[in-house]
Amino acid sequence: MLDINEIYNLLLEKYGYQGWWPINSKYHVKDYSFPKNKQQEFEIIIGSILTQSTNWKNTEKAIKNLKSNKLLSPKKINSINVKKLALIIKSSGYHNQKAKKLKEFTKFYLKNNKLTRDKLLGIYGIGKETADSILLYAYKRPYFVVDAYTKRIMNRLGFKEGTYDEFQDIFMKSLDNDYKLFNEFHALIVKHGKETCKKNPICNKCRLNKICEYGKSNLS
DNA sequence: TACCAGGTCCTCG
DNA sequence: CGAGGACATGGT
Repeated sequence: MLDINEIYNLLLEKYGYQGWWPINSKYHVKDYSFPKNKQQEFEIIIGSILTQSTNWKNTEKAIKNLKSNKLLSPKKINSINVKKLALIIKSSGYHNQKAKKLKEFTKFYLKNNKLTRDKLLGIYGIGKETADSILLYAYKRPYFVVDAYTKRIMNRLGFKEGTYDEFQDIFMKSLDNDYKLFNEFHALIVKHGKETCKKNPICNKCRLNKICEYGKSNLS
């Protein structure tokens, strides 16, 4: 049986601390105090929606564009025309849908102080991964985020469970209930998925290859 | 040129 | 339920 904590330790050794979530285009290594205010909290939430199935660079452009148009605030997004909003976030891809998602979230955000997971999941455009990203990175709540990289990496390691909930359970039952750990671990998984455990993985450079089902059979 | 990126919704069987 | 398609830009 693979040890989830060992996976974390190996990834941390290889890649170091990641400093998620990026705010103002900057990472904050080993500083888990973000967000420090409502403005940063809102930026993380908007980013978590805009980055759905989209690379961070494109998301970042959209966020910068929102800022330069002075629109990165709940009231502004709530009042702007959805088509204008779509043009401003165009770089993030799926911009028509995402504009609608931003407005739906914002409408909810303006009249709700407590954002529970169930309430988030009831909002158009927010599924499990986005809800957990918001809870973890904007609210420092220990919900483990499962994304496409997580599923791919776990599958290769030998965990064949398939659903979001099943993967999340594996992490949350194995790890200390610590938002800082969840924050760093998820960021490391993304890093690993991008750089090493890619669609065409580079197993001979992988820190996990000795404990990986796929890696062991894929080394020359 | 073709493929992919820190998903979610909708429809259909 | 679960699979399959729609949604879309920018980088390699």
